[in-house]
Amino acid sequence: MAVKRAQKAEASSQNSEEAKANILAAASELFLEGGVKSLSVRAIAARAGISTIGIYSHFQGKQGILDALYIEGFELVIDSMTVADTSLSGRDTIMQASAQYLDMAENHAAHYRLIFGERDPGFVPSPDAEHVGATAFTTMARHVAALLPPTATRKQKQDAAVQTWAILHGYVSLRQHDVSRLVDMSDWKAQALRSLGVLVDGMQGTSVPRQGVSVTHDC
Amino acid sequence: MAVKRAQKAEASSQNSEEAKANILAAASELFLEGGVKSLSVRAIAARAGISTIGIYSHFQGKQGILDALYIEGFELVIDSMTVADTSLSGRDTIMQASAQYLDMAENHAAHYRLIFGERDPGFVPSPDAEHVGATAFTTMARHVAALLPPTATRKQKQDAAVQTWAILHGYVSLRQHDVSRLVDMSDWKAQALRSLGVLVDGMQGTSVPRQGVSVTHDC
DNA sequence: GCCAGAACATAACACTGTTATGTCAAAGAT
DNA sequence: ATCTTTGACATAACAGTGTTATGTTCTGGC
Repeated sequence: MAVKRAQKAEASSQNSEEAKANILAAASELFLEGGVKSLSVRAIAARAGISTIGIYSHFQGKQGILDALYIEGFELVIDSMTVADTSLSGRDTIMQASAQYLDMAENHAAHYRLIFGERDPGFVPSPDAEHVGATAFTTMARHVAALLPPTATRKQKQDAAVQTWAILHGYVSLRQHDVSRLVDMSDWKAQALRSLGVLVDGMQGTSVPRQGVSVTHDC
Repeated sequence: MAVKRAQKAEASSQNSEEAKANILAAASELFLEGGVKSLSVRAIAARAGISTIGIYSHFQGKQGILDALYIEGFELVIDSMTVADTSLSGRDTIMQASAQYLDMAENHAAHYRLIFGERDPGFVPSPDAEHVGATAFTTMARHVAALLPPTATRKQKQDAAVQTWAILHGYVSLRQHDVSRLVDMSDWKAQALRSLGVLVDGMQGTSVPRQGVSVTHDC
């Protein structure tokens, strides 16, 4: 019988969805103000103007809140990687998407840390959240695949995408770490893009890089 | 007067140091078993066979415990980056140190996550802990600096060190993330070293890389 | 009208880090 | 030798956390 009610639930879901959006907005605010450590169930409920139990009625407790913010963060990632200008070359498309990625990481540091770094101990993303993460990776992989020759295998394309993401995320993560205060990283985004350029050019070079350690230039 | 007592404190420090080591061992065990989320003051005290207040007598509460583990982690990093064989070339030295770094990240995933990722919300490393982190970076910077021409500026050497660490850490961090389950990253360490090789060769190339986006091979 | 079911509130439970209070032994000062 | 201080230790408490059991209100379908 609960199945039949589900359709009715949608009818009265204007209020419910509104409440959910309300809670999520309150959680987002608190999250941006002070990170995960100031994200308490009671604080969210208080700011949303409801009782603590409301978090458990509309979400599955704190896990649900974190999950929603996790998805929010990955949607920011996806947005940052879509480039409108279709007239660009494959290489310039990647560079443009990467520049936007770095800007996003800088402007939404809290969300970035939530999905990649400082996360509540014991939090595991839900299947839905992981799906959004997969979409983000697919977007990246599509950009990179357009750069490789059509003869490239699926694994080669994936490896190239991982390589691209690794250098970008490496710079972002290092930048957010304490050690970054030791050195001058004021131009870190330009540095990251320069490093990415070197790697991208390496991808487009000899189709299959050799396994060995010593890679000598054939100049 | 408390200053005079400090010397006596060392005389009776056999017990005190012993207790500190005991507590730290218990904390390390719990940490390796279940990460930061199973690191509670009471659990540590129980395993060390003392009362909870002991954590506050010998350390400064949980912050002190996390700090000690943080330092422990960075000492693992430093150890991993020292290479004994001095007969290697500059390039091979970096590759060797990096391989050891990746192995360390794999074998001590918990410590790595503590210093670079999943850390307790609100935890800030102490000055001592940051000093150890700085030492780790210096070690890396020294390896990379040996590779550049002596005419390289201090900033160029630092940038090269950051670049090296970014690609290594990028792969490690991506590997530890949930999205890594989407793709085959079984050979991630070889991939990381290959990417690093490309970047290192780029460093040794034309002394000052151009700012522009398009880097054409002069072959 | 009636009643299932959702939303809500109050209060409690079990846990967390931290600290106030008190006890006890050891070491320096008189 | 006695007094005093200092540190380690234990018990208990406090304020906070996520979560849930219980009770209440309200709405929508029969």
